[in-house]
Amino acid sequence: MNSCARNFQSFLSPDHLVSHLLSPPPTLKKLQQIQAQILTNPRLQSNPNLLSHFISHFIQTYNLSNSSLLLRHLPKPHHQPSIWNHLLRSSAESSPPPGFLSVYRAMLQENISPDRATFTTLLRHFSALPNPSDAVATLHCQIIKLGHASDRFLLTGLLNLYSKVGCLNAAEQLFVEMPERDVIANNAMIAALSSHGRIIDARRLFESMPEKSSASWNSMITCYCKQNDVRAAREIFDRNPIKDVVSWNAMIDGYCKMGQLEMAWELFDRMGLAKNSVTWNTVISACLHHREFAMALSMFQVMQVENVRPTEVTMVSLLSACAHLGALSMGRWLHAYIRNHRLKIDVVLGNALIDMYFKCGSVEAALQVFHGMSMKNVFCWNSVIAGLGMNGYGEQAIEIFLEMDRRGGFKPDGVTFVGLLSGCSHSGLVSEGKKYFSRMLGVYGIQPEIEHYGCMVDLLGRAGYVEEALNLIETMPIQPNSVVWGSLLRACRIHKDAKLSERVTQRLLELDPDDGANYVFLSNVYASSKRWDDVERCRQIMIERGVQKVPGCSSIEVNNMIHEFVVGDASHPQFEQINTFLVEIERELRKLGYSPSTDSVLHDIEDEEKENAVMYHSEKIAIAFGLMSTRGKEPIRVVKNLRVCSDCHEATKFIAKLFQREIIVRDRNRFHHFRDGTCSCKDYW
DNA sequence: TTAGGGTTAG
Repeated sequence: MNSCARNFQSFLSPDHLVSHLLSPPPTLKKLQQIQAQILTNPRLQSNPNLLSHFISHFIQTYNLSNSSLLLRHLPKPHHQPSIWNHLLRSSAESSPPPGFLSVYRAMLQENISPDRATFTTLLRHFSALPNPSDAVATLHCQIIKLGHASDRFLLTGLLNLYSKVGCLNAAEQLFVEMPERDVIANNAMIAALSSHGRIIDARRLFESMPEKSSASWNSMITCYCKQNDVRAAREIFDRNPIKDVVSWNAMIDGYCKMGQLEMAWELFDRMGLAKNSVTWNTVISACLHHREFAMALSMFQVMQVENVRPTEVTMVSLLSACAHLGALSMGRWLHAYIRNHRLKIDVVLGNALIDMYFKCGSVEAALQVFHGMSMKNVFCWNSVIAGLGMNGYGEQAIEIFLEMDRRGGFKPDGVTFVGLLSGCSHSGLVSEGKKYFSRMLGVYGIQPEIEHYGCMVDLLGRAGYVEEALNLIETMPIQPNSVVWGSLLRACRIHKDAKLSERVTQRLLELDPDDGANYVFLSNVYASSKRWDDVERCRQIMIERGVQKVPGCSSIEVNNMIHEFVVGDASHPQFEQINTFLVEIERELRKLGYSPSTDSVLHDIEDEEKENAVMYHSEKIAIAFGLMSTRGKEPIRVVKNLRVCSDCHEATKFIAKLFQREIIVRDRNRFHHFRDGTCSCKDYW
């Protein structure tokens, strides 16, 4: 026994080794030790569970695409198709797309003849391959060649796959040539036609079917819903004599997607059958799409009262609601639930966790989830890059981007660069931002879109290169939108370029006359040069056009309850105590050297009469409430719908020092982590 | 076979 193997003597059982291969992902050294163990122990070689886990990590670690290399380094499993099928399935599920092909090639090289189970696995995963349509045609030939030409199950699978990879013609031909077309094959063809928009043909096939299963009916409901024709869907639904839970769910989802929520709720209340998890997932996800995040979470409570088990899909939606609300403790609770109930953290659920933690300002937890995932996709990388950026870790965002690039296998896309460039912008990394912007097209072949130009204008303008930003806007090949002009305007304000401000604002008001924020911007420009008449004129225009300014609103989670504070709203039951406490805080802050900056009061056209308005900005109220209702060292976390004003920013730095508490504020665009008198944004925001 | 899920510039 060599020394590597000896280190692992205490872990000789296959289960122990498997647990070593699970989380966290094994280091190269550990993988080699386990490999040595397996190679010297025949008992381990016959354990399919261990081998499949080992092989999937092996493929990932060595980035294998070539089966001879795989075979040279691996123990020979028994020559049973079942073990190979196991390996194939686990590698398809745990490593990025082309990976499982190495196992398949190795299997063929070993003269193991693929069987029905092998093809079932391949059919399930071939759509994820690069150039899937060619790959599917090859697979089709192999299935025929190996004598499965009359296997209805495999042929229907092929039909679905052809449709999924965009080859509807091949799917139709296969359907016509099928020796016998049962209900399942007919249903598959309806789904294929429907997903390619061939509704009339789908309907014709449906009506011609001698025997219809409930899925036939349901396929037609889904088909019309996908076309946004809920009336036709409802007709089928009403005609359907064998309505099952799927019929109701499909119909409810159709109404939700069309925004006809009353109809959806009516069916939801009326459905006599037991609601299943999909029913709940459908309505929870509808809440999300209508930005009713708190409602999504309360639907979950009802779901639990009704004893319906949440699934991975439920968790993804709920985590997304937490991300929007900044509800960290609920998010943590969900994460614990996922662990305790052993829900499978796949790329989607993992990504939802990463996103939730970042959007709740919990950078370490987000990174921990990311590094613990055995399979990642471009969404996960993008979430990490954007998440680091919005939390002020621009350098780390670049590092992760470079790591993604080095590893290969994950091609950065447009979203990657939005995250990367905005991260550079938040951290003031001008030359890096310029570098990656130019590499987008030059190196990665990604055409910059309006969002990328937006990031660059923000990056340049905020750093003081206002002329260069303007020049970029004037020369960019896409029509600049209000966001782009808005970034420039903000830059003008920071760098006190009143003349350009006015010009930009006029442009902005033409583009987006209904956005109250633009008028506030303009008014701020005037106020900063003390042009009170113009400020007044601006207010008049707003009144005439009926434009409203969005009120500032901050929320904070205390004891699993979300408390919302809207500026000027005194309805919170503890409003009086909070006020008294705020006055006390201010007194203490002044002793530390803080003096309120009334800049933003002058700029606030609605509240300018109130001298003490800054003291009542919603984030200060939320922070005060957080301080009086919690003990200990846990950071105070506040989510604000607008950007933090400069006075609140200054005051919060002092508050963090005074109370020795970390205060994390998520504003409209980014995070501020206040610690001991400083902010992570380095006052650059 | 049919229903439900994730990242994106100010």
